[in-house]
Amino acid sequence: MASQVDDILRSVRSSGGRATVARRVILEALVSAPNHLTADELAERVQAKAPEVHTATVYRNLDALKELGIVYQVHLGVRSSYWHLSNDAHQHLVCDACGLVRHVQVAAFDDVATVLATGFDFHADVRHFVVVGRCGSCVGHA
Amino acid sequence: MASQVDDILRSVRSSGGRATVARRVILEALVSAPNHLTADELAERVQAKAPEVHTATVYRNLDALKELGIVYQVHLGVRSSYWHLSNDAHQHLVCDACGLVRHVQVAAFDDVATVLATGFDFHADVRHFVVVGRCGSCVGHA
DNA sequence: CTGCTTGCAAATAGTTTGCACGTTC
DNA sequence: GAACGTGCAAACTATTTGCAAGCAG
Repeated sequence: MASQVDDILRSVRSSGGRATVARRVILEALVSAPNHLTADELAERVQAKAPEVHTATVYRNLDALKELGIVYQVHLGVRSSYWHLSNDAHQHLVCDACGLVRHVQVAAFDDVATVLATGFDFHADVRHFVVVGRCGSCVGHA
Repeated sequence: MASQVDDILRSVRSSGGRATVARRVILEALVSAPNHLTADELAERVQAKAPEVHTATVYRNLDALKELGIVYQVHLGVRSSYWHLSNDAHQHLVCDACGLVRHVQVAAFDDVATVLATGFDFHADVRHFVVVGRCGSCVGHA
């Protein structure tokens, strides 16, 4: 897993970035982390190893690594939400690039809900489906 | 649509709530709103009609109306996110009640992605699928 | 009159930014 | 020695909370 960090640092360098100490510590924490963590949790782990690394640096690094496609960000959405009246159920397509939110009704989501209920004992709220991706006009760009 | 507001106020009252001026204005703004808006946007619309209604009141009302099942909240998640290395793709089941996040691999999501791509020209990022609902142990409770 | 509601101000959480200095290539 | 990255502190955004006063039922 040290080599995994090295591999990543190599590709960071090859795209014009620097292999700094802070970045290495952050990557090490990331590679040895459980399957997911928040930026704050990551900062905590980083600071256990290298107290001088500031939380802002963690955020900046996550952002840079995201640009390079090395990490990805899952929005769990504790904050900033949309509100609807309860009488119309639909799904939301959110464009990652332009922020456009589109409402759709797709039957395939019901299949997913069924699979999750029977196979995983998880009872999805169909009204809350949010799908992140790229809309047609943004799919080309970075 | 005035009657829709009255209907809602009636059901608020029948569950021990009061039909206040602020609440009526908020509901009117909500009923005549476009398909979705943020709490802030709603507060703006409310304050255009009744400037003395405070933003905190809008938040408190949305929360109360959510408890009653009159409105629902879609987390679009601009803030508070989880970070992963890019090399494992999976979906996230988030329990609305206990906050538990579970990782799964469900083929049915690929079907959804295909439908969205062909039918809606929307290119979903399969790694970012987040499904909100109730896990098995929370599905009974309010 | 009882207690749900409100307005206000202040607190919070998570994240971002400006700036000057330090490091890496 | 340029460009990139960092530490620090301060700003920001969306939201929540404590409290005293205000209305609804």
